[in-house]
Amino acid sequence: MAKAEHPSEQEGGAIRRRNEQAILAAAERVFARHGYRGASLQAIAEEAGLPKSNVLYYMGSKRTLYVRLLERMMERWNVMLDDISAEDDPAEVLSAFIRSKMQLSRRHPEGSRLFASEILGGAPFLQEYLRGELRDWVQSRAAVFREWADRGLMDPVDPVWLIFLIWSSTQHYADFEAQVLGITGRESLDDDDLEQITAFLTRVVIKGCGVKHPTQTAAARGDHAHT
Amino acid sequence: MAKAEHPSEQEGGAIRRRNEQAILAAAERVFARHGYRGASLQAIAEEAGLPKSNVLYYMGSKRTLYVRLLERMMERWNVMLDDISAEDDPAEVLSAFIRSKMQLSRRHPEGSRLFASEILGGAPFLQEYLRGELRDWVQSRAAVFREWADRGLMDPVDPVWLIFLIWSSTQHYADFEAQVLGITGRESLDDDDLEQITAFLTRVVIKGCGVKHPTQTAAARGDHAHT
DNA sequence: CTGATTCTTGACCATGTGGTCAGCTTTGGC
DNA sequence: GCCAAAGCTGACCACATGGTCAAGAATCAG
Repeated sequence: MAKAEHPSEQEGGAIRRRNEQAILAAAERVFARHGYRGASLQAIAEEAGLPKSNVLYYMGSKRTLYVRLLERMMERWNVMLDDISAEDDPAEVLSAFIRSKMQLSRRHPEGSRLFASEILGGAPFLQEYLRGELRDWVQSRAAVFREWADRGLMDPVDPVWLIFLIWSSTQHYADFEAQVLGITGRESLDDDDLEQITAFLTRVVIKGCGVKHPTQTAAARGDHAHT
Repeated sequence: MAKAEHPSEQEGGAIRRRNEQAILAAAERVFARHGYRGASLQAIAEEAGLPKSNVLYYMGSKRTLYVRLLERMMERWNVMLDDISAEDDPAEVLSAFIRSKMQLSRRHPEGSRLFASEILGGAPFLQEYLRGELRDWVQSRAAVFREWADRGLMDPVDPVWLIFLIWSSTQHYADFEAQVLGITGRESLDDDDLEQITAFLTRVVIKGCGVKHPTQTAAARGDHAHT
């Protein structure tokens, strides 16, 4: 019977789940390194320690494998900064924003690079997402930032450029890792480095945008933001 | 006899120069879009309007073509901010730094993306450059920044993180152009947008790092612009 | 044990890959 | 006009590519 040919859900036996995980992890690395075109199923299969046919058996095609990886990355992305309002403390929200983006870069560097590679190539698979879901996400955050500016809690900077600033400066440490390591002469960045960078970026953004602590202007209300 | 087989210098007739230019321009676009592995000589040849054999005739191999493009990009890069000293005005230098990087992104978006793609893939061709020439460049600028901090002209931020911040936030508008356009809903960014972004980044960096105008402490020189 | 379902994989295919080469045409200095 | 040098390019090569398939192996519910 024509059941689901390539489930791609988390259904399926333990074998399927294990192999799919191995393939996804391997593919993320290879796609991140060589891009969609440049990655070969052969390389992915070797990275996963499986024959090429087995990769096709589980994933159906190169295309669907790639799309699955992108979707997984979008899910990770969407967790971030999901509920903020103009009532929150701008300094805390921006700080949490920078920190969570920084941790995303740290925890999923390959996913981050995969995403970067997709955008670099003109986002052929993500046009819709960018112009839809992500755009709405940005606009709604931008509205909050604008409200803060109106209330005098921060300088009237363009919120979209600010979001791009935070994205780019944090993602840099995943996407340009090779450059960062080459220039700093390190083998890798440890948690301490990351903490330092996070602090630096937070400081520059908050000070640079003239963010004020609401307790200084409004009544001391016990509200705080969390992400 | 065995003269230079593939000159790659600017010697050679008008025909050679014209065709090489066409090939380099085409290759830059294709490599930027698909990465080294993902780009095909066939695609490059079509983009240049020449038969594949002709591309090989001029460039010798895919590898040397790619390396030539990287070298060309490095030359463009090296022009920037070449002579600064601790005696200069930090605000002016940082402002000029941001502006020139922004213009590099604007004038050579494909070259910028080519570079990004190379780094993303682990910088297989640029390891030496990163750990040598570029590292020295960064260290020498960092020394100047540190001197400024010591003189109280700016906050004691880590100069290397600051340079990365400027690189990433400016390069973003070339590398992630597809994302920027998707989210802003534009077809392209015009000079006015770029000027706005430059002003925003300059303001955030200078204010965020607590940069002081030396005219406040040193002689009063009347030059500078708006925000 | 049995039978169905899932898993595994080498052989195979059409197409695309980077690169070579021989032979042709065009160019440019004399 | 001559002719060597430069330019041009289709045919060709060995190999890699994404994908198919059929036939066998392992798993598992009954």
